[in-house]
Amino acid sequence: MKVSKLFLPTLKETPKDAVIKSHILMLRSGMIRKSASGLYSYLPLGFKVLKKVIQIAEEEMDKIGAQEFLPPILTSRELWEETGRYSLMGPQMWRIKDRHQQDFVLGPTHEESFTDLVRRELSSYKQLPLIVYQVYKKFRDEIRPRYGVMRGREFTMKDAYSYHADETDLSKTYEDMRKAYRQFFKRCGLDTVPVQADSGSMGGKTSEEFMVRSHIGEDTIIECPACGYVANAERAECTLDYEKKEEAFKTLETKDTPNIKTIEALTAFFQCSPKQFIKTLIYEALDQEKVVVLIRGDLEVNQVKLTNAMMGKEFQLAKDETVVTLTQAPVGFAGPVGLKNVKIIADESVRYIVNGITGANQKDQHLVNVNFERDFRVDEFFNLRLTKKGDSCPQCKKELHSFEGIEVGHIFKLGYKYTQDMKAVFLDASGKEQHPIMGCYGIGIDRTIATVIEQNHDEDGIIFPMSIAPYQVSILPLSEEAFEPAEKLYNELWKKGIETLLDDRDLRPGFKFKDADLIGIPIRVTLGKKTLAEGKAELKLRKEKTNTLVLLDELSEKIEQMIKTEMEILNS
RNA sequence: CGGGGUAUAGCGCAGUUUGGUAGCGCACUGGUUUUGGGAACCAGCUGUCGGGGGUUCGAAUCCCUCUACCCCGACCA
Repeated sequence: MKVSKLFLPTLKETPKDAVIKSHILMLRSGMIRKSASGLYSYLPLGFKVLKKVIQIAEEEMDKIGAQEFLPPILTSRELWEETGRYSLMGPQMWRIKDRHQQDFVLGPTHEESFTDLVRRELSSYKQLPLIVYQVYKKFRDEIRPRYGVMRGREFTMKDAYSYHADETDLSKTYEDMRKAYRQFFKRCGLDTVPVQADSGSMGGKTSEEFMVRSHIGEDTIIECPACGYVANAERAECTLDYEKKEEAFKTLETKDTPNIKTIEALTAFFQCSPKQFIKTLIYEALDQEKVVVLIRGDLEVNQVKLTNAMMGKEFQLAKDETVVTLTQAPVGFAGPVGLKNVKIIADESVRYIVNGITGANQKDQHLVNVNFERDFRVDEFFNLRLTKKGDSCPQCKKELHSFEGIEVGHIFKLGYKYTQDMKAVFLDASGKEQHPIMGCYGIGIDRTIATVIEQNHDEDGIIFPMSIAPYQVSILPLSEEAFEPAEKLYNELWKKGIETLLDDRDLRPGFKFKDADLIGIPIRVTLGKKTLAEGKAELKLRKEKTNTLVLLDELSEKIEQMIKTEMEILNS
């Protein structure tokens, strides 16, 4: 491709909407442009990268026997109702109506779609295992899209689903996937950390996330440097070392706490530890169901554990009006004592609080010496505590650390949820009807690209790994006499199948250098007056500072060798 | 959804306090000179000042309203 003909709107200045490096660089290099919040168009350069990443994903999937499908983007409401997810899923599910007022969903994930497809054709164990996948758009109306394609509302995902006659077979595919994923990320030039995670509303058990360490990561990963325990904070456990104080129950009293609402302010007011407080949180689901959650004042509720405790139903903190209606008091004064007509659940920590402090369900008042059973009821106890840095390791009891990470891939053992709910069956060897057991496996394609850029850039721009670079070579003729040898090299390289850019624009050298660095093509060939006089050109890797002078005749072979070497490192 | 902010040329911004009919840099078009790290000069083009309503002789500027986008939070009780 000749740059003069390429739609490549590079930007010299940083667009004001972008905050993180990958977003800034993807905009500046002309890879993407924004259409609306969380919605992006890929321009030719970006699309080339996207296609390369997809290609690698497809190769790795095909290698382990997965087969690619292309289902529709729209899915009917009925499908989602079969598994209960039409009501279980929160507002992130994009719901639309057709002209007949029929409800449809722009798929946020495709367990139902594929299981529906599979159950129609599945009859015998001889058809199993079956591994299916697609690389296509997903729609999630995110609460807050941000960071460019890192968290968009419409994005490309490689999602695979597997169906098995038994759990042993599922485990085998799960292992294959785990290896395929490592290989995929390696080939894209990413170092990933495998992390135990929670499968949330997907409804599974075993799962593993592929995380990339990054400060802009939206996930917190808990790790134990002592014994190697690693888990997503959403799933991480910690040693529960609650002890009940040997203290007699004191008389329940009401205290005036004018305008003192937060745990922090209350701690200062009462001159006691935050552990003395029974924090009372009111949650509400999409269908208005409410639940009151109690937890010790110094702890936080793990949203995923809460979802699991509520049988997979998603709850969010209730709106202020809801809190006011339920507690008859402004926000900040909620407590479990005297609450009626609502389910109350509590974290295990609450059992051990003696003579605790909590809101009085009246403006500017708190209750002291509150005790479980004597003063309030709890319908059910769960472990709802969010594990944090500083808690003790569930395995070795040493102190836990944490780091931020970007989730680029996720594999799950799903179990029977979807095949049971959707009545997918096959006949086993003994002629008995059975549900297949399922696995599901996702890779965020856009996010993978953003993460690669996040980890591979310098002050001048992107440094693409050879495997996913939009072009492998960029030729920069800097003077009049350089154009002819440049074009010759350009043709030679294309003959070898090497994707090459020729910057044939009538621009000053500095401009060409800046653009080449910005878009991050791995190999740069510079043809200038001085070196040309010696019959040589300058060869440089984007990721390295130094360059070498190479005879014109040897260029194409040298370049071919360089690409081979780079690709071998990524593929090994 | 709560809080904060922004909206003026393709991009980045000034102008809004104090109302007087829109500007700077980059980009773009033509020309001359340049040519190894985003050139210089000359001459140009480019705007429903986010939308609607109001006040006023007159609104980018003041008032009301709507919308879009960004940031923080939404695990505060």
